[in-house]
Amino acid sequence: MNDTTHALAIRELIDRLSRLNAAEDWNGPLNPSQFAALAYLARANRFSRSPSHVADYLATTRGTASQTLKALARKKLINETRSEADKRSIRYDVTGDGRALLDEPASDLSDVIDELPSETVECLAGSLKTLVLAILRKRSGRSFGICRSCRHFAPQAGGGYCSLLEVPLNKSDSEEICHEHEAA
Amino acid sequence: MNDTTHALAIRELIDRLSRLNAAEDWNGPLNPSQFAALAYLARANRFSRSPSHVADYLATTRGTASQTLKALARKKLINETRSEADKRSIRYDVTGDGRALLDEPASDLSDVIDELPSETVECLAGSLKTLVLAILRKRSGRSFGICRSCRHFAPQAGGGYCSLLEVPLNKSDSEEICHEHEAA
DNA sequence: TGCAATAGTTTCGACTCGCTACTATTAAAT
DNA sequence: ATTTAATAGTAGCGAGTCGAAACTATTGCA
Repeated sequence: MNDTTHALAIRELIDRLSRLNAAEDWNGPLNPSQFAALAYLARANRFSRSPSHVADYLATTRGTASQTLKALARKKLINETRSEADKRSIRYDVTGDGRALLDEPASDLSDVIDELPSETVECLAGSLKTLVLAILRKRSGRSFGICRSCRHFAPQAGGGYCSLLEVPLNKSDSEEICHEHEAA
Repeated sequence: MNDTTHALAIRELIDRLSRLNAAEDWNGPLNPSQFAALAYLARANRFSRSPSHVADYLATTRGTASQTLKALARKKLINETRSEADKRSIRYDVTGDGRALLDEPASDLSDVIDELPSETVECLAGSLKTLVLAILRKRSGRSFGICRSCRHFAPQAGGGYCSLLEVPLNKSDSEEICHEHEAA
C-alpha cells in the first residue's frame, strides 16, 4: 500500500470516525455543529468570539455560523453582546448553562482513545494537529493558537500586551484561543 | 497533559479535520454524506449494497440512508435493482458516471497526508483503524471488512464460498466489503 | 393461520450549508 | 469632506441531513 492509497484510506477513516462520534448523543441537546461552536466559544478570548471568527474556525460561512449561534442563544447557552467600539460587531459569551454542557462529556470515542497505548496517543494527537495546521497554512487560514504563544504577545505583570490589537491582556485572555494568532 | 485531556483534544481534532475536508468541494456535486455513500457502494459486494447496509456503515438511520440513496439515483450515479429472492430488498449498483466521480479526487487533506513522513502515516492509519474497530465492537456494530478475510469465507477455484449466506463467490465478490464480515 | 420481525419508504420538524441579497457601520481614496 | 469600498452581521432560498415515528409490503415463525 503506497502513500496515496494511505491518504485516501485516512481521509475515509477520519470521515467515518466523525460520523460514528456524531451518531452518539454525548453532546446532549446539541447537534455536532452547535457543540463545536459552543466548545470554541468557551476557549476563545474576548477578541475572537464573533460570528465571523466562529465561521472561520468551523470552516463554514458567516451566514451559517450566524444561524448556529442564534440557535445556541435561543437555548440560553450563550449571550449576545454588541460591541461599543465597532457597532457592527457582536461578541458571544458562554453562559453557566453552556459551560455545564461542556463538562467533559464522555463518549465511545473518548473511551476508546483512553485504551490506546500512550505512545500511540501521542503520535495520533501530534499528527492530527500537524494535518490541521498544514491544511490551514495551505489555505492561508487562521491557526487559532493560544494567545500567549503568539508573536504579537508581550508578557507583562498580571498578563501581557498585544502589539497587533494594541490592548492590554489579562491572564485569562492570554490563555485562550485568539483569532489573530500567529506562531512566534 | 494526561490521557483524558488528549482524548478530548483528539476528538476535537477529528471533528475539525472532517470539517476542513468537507468544506472543500473535491467531492464534485455531492455533499459529504452522498460521497461517503457512493464510495461505500463502490467497494461493497453485491450482498452489502442495500439502504440498511449503507445506514449501518454511515452510522445513520434507514430513513436517512434511503433519502441519500434516492438523491444519488436521481443524479444517475447509482441504479436501483429489486431483489428476486427477497422482494422487500433493494440493491444499488454504481453506474459509470458514479465511478468516474470517485476517481481519486485530490484534496488538501490528501496532499497534506502525502507530505507526512511515511512512518507517521503508518501510525496514523493504524491507530485510526483501531479506533473505528474499537468503537464498532463497543456498539456491537458490523466491522465491514473485506469478504476474503472473513471467517465464513472458504477459498475455491475462481473465487470462494460463503458458509454464512451459503452462496458461491466470484473473485470480485471476495475482494469487496461485506456487511456480514467477521474477523477470522 | 396468525403474528412478529424485517426492508424500505414517507413525512415531520429542526437544522446545516452555500448562496445571494440586504442593512449598518467603518475605513480608505479622492 | 464626501464618495466609495470594505467589513460585520442578518434574512431568505433551495437542497439536503438527521432522528423519530408512522406506514406498506414482504418474509419468517410458532
